[in-house]
Amino acid sequence: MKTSPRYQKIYARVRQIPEGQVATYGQIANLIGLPRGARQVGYALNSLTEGSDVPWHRVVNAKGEISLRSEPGCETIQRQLLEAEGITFDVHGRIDLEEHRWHEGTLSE
DNA sequence: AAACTGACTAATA
DNA sequence: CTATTAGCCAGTT
Repeated sequence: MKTSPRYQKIYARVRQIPEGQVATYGQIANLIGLPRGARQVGYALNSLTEGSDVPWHRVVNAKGEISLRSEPGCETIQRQLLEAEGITFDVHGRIDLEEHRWHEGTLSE
């Protein structure tokens, strides 16, 4: 499967997300140079495979909710993974973006 | 090549 | 809060 440069850029950003933090599609898109390409971020993640080094479970939508694939149950898996990393959900099943929102300048670079 | 679809976001009403 | 519109890129038909 040929991965386009933009996809690689998306994967690179998502890989940089540390544990206990999450990023939104729009945020990732903005960082890589696609201010309105949030869709492409989700599409890129959808194209991912189990062997990828990309923590796609740390990427959520603008509401802090989990976006799922075409398959049921993925939401549960993703939520459990996030909880295991220290992410907390509210009664609506949403993440506290104010608490867990990733600041791209918190790591190297 | 054209049209359609898809893990989305933001603005407006 | 919901509904609608427009924008983005890549892959499939």
